This record gives sequence, structure tokens and C-alpha cells, in this order.
Amino acid sequence: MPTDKVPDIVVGRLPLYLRTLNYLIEEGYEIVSSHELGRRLGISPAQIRKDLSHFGEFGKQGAGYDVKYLSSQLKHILHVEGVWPVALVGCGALGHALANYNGFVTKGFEITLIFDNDPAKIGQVVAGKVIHDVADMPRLICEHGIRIAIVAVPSSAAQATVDVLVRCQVRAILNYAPINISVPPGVQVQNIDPAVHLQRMTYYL
Amino acid sequence: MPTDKVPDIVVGRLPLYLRTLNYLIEEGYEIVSSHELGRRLGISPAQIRKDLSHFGEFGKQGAGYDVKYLSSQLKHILHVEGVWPVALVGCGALGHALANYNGFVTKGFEITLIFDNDPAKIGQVVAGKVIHDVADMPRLICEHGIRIAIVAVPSSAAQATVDVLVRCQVRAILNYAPINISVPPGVQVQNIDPAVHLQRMTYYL
DNA sequence: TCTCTCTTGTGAAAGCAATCACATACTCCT
DNA sequence: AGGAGTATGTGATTGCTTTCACAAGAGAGA
Repeated sequence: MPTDKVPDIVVGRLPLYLRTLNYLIEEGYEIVSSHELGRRLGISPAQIRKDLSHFGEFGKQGAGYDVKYLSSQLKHILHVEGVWPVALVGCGALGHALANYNGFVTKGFEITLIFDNDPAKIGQVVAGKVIHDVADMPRLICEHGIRIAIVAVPSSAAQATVDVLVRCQVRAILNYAPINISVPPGVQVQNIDPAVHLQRMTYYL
Repeated sequence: MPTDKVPDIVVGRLPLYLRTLNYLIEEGYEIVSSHELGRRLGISPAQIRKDLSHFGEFGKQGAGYDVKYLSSQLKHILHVEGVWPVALVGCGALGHALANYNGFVTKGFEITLIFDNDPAKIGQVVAGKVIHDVADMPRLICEHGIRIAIVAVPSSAAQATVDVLVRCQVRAILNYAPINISVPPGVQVQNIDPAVHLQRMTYYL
């Protein structure tokens, strides 16, 4: 039966399911079984069925899941049916790469505001967007009603940046700074630190 | 008592502990308690103590942990006492950013080989390193004894790239391509896909 | 129509991970 | 020197996640 209270670990797998389903659509699949989906993801079929069962019944017994239907349902569950405007703070090498990444839009995101604190960069155009002064962040983020931000500033500036974002009603932060940031309850944070990911693997080498 | 068989989820937290310990060193701390460490990481003190207990006894009752000592022990456990040479495959915007990222060396990694398949890029110098032809990957990676690679190629090329890397004895892969790659047992993979991280958060918005 | 095969959705069971709580031991202060 | 305060390391417990196993439903072919 549907939504009691879904474990976060389950929510974390849904985007992976969605990503794979969209590849299946491109490949022309119309129906997929939990077995095939699990094979592609390296996840057990039972886990996929159990995960989906938190949200409803999406499959047909004896057949499997309608790929397009399940994809659209997952987009609905994840609130990525439309396109979220996203603020990017920090426009160094990484910020540039993110601003030019063309994979966001089809996944439900678009970088609409870019900020930096370097006077030499402010006013420049990156990926069709003007780089704004971080000093204007509060005003612009409020005006645009931004709820999602990507932080790509140096570690030393990360916490202060996040504090400003939180005050501007940003409620989801993707943090590329290699430092632990703290946020009030109700604000989501995801961290990406390549060194942390690499060190996790070297343990096994 | 020490190493029975450590859960992967515990291994995954060690780099975070290490990262925070190194910040504590910079701040001049000499001793830290599990309570303080946990406060900074958003992790319970009990969990930190339990995690560390898998590897030995590093603290002093009544006092806490010697920050430098624990840091060095974690580096030892994670096999990042030295510097691993790393191959970077794919030198687009993201590859550039990674090549120029100066945070790797102090964490135990150095990008020593860069590859791309674009004839216009091959031979160019990025971050002091020549971009090599992917066709030369097998030879160069073997010659340098590389065990770790970062994949920053388009999704369509990711699996083929990984297959080559695995044949070259690469055993740890940090994958930035937004696709699930498959590898034989014994090869570590970590995935970084910003869209997946963002979608995980939009569920709660 | 009937049977065989396939696959879902889901309680129950098993397996893991996080927290609790306390014995032990170290430090600091008087 | 001794007592109060503090923090570790760890068995026991609680809570969470994954896997198992099967009833029920759907389709295909005879």
C-alpha cells in the first residue's frame, strides 16, 4: 500500500531507477521486469519491487512494468515532472563545467542564476548566463523563488555561502566543497567530494 | 578488537572522519572527543567509536583522540599514506576542472595521465600534463602501473572505457558518466551524478 | 476454455547497522 | 593523594533493510 513514511535509502534509489528507465525508453523497450531492471542496476529484483511498493502498484503481474508509465510515475514521485530553476554559486573551473553541463534539463533542472565573488568574473557570460555578484544573491534568489542551489565555492567560503542560501529559502543544496556544512532541519544537503569517493575505494586496494 | 570484516558502510565514513580530522589539525586542535567529532560530522559519538573499534583502539579514556595520531592511523587504514597515481579519461569541461583541482594531492592522489579521443585535444597541455590519445591508454596505464582511474567521458563511451581500464589492471574507478557501468568482482566503482543527487532531494521539496 | 508460464506485490524471516548503557580508565583540581 | 568529572570501548538491544517465498493475477498457446 502507498506512502506511510518512506525510508531515505529508498528515496535515494529512485533516481537510479528513473535514469535506467529513461535509457530503456531510448533503447525502445516498452515493458521491463524487475529482474531486467535489477540486472542493469546491480540490485535485486525483490528490492526494486519492495521499493516501488512504498508508492503504489505500478506493474502488471506476468508482464512487468510499462517503461514509460513507470518513468512518468517516478518523475511525479520525485517532483521532477517540470524543470526546477537552480542557482550555481562559485564559477571557477568546476562551476564552469556545471554551468555548461547539458544533462540537467532533461533530468528536471536548469541553472538559471550564477554567482561569484571575483570582480573580474562578475558580468561575464557563461553558458548564456551572466555571472552575478554574490552580494546580490539574497535579492535575486528571492525574486526567482529559487529552492535549489549548487555550491562550488572554496571550503573556506562554503558555510557562509550556505547560511545565506538557507536564509533565502533555499531548501536543497548540492555541495561540492570538501567540508561538512551544517544546515537547519528541513534543508536537504548532498555532498560530492571526489577525494572522499576515491579514499573509500583505496581501502580495498 | 580489530579487523574481522569491516562493513562497507563503515569504510565509507572513514574518509569523512579523516577529512574532518585534517581540518582540526589546521585549527590547532591536538585532542578531540568522539562527541566533538560527531558534532562536526552530524554523526553520533557512539557510531564513531564503534566504527573506529573495528580497527583497533585509538583513543584515551577520559581524554579523547590525539588528532594527528588518529589522522595518520586512518590514512594507514585507507591506504592513502602515499600518493596514488591516477588516470583521467575524458578531458572536456569536467575533465579540465578535475585536472586543475588542487585538492587531490594532500588527500593521496595525483592525476598523472590524461586521455581524450578528440584529435584536436591530443597533445595539448592541461594542468602541466599532455593529453594522450585514448588509443595509447593500455600501454601507458600498464607502464605507469596505474590502479585508479577517473572516467569523465560521455555516457555512450563509458562502458567501453571502463572495459579497457579493467583490462589494464585498474581496480578503482570514479565514474562521472550518468550511467550504470558494470565491472567484474574485485573492481571498485563510485558514481557521481549531480542530477541523481539533486533528484534525491527534490523528493522532499 | 484450460493449462502453463511468468511476474508482481507483500507478509515473514533473516541479516545489518545504529544506539544504548556501563565498566573501565584517564585527567584535573583541590 | 584522592575524589569528581569525563571519555573510551563494547556487549546488549533496538531498529532498519534486504531477502525470501508464495498467493494471486495476466498472457499465450492449444
